[in-house]
Amino acid sequence: MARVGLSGARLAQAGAELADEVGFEQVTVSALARRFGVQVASLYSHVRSSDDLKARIATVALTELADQVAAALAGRAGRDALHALADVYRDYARAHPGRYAATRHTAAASVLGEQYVAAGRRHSELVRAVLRGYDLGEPAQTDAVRLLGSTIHGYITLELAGSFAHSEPSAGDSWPRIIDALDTLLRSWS
Amino acid sequence: MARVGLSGARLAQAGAELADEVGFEQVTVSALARRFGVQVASLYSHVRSSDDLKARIATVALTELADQVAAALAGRAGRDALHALADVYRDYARAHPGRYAATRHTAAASVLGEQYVAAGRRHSELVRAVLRGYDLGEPAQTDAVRLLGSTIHGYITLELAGSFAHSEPSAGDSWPRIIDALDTLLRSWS
DNA sequence: TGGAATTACCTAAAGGCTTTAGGCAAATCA
DNA sequence: TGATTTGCCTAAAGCCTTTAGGTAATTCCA
Repeated sequence: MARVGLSGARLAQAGAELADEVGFEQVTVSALARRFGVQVASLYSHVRSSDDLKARIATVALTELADQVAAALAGRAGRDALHALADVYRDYARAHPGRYAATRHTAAASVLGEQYVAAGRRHSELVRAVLRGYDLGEPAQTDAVRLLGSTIHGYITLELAGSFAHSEPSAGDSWPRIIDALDTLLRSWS
Repeated sequence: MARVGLSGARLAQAGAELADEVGFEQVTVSALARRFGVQVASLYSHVRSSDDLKARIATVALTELADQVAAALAGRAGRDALHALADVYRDYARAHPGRYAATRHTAAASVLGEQYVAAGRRHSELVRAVLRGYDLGEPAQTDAVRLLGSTIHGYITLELAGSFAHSEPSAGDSWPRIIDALDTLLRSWS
């Protein structure tokens, strides 16, 4: 019986690819086993449960996305940084819809590891770093974090769901104008 | 064999209630049959498939929500209308998380009926009605529809997921300030 | 009003996903 | 090279979906 070389990390990685192909919700332990040409039960040595697998995929995605945000933000500030931040999220979601969906997968905290929490914290910090380019005290800064997160995530979700598909202007045209509007808003936040 | 009085409409209604109790993703034909004290197969006379059931629940929720928005908007304009619109969405999502999730459930267009499409159109029109209180041409108005939809939906999603739970200020305090910020933004949209 | 037609719900069964238990063989290590 | 660990396997139970075909309750209407 040839060994394929399964491991928690490889399963999470392959699971992320599978999610992009068939959708995060359609990722199953069975489908992943099929992809490795292996019996389903074999995966349970590396993954505690289906939820555990999904949590691992979420962690892979959230971490990868934080890396990309950090890279895009290097050397930028103000409006420039805001656009870079927003674009990374949107581009990532379009390139990797399954992984993006995974990042928004809220599982029972029990299966979410510390890596997941750490990646989540990195995202918060990166958004706050962008906001340093604007002059906000508290609680305005927290409000602004929530506004940015909501608008960016909301737009991406609706666009991915096809809500903007059948009308003019294209989703890609509205996007920079909306981010610019947020920039203006942050600049004059009372 | 006593008849329980099943029908497509009753199943959709009961399914909506079930969704609020256990979460939209956890709604299954089996669970619904159990709730009616009836064999699973019996439901398939009234509902084409599990996806069909979910689409019906989505339609119930989307329609109900449009009714509430329309009622709340009556006699209001400008900032007042914007807050009313936003609050109805948020309050509905908090009161009926399962139904709200259902409204965001994008199924294969094949199972989504015309009622669903009609309810979706009503929502668009209601948002545009609110925007009539601001002075926007095209494409600014469409951008604004997308901005409002994204921010409101994004905020609700993140709040429901618990993203705002463990920090100050409370999610309920940020909300009106964010909506006010959007009002300011719309007023001065370039 | 009583028989015919319709309709509501049932049993049976096949196929898929999850998860646990226990086993053999391949890799690793002394 | 023998002992141990570990990777993958078979088997099986439980739950969900969906289809096929049957029986009984209701409705229709002559």
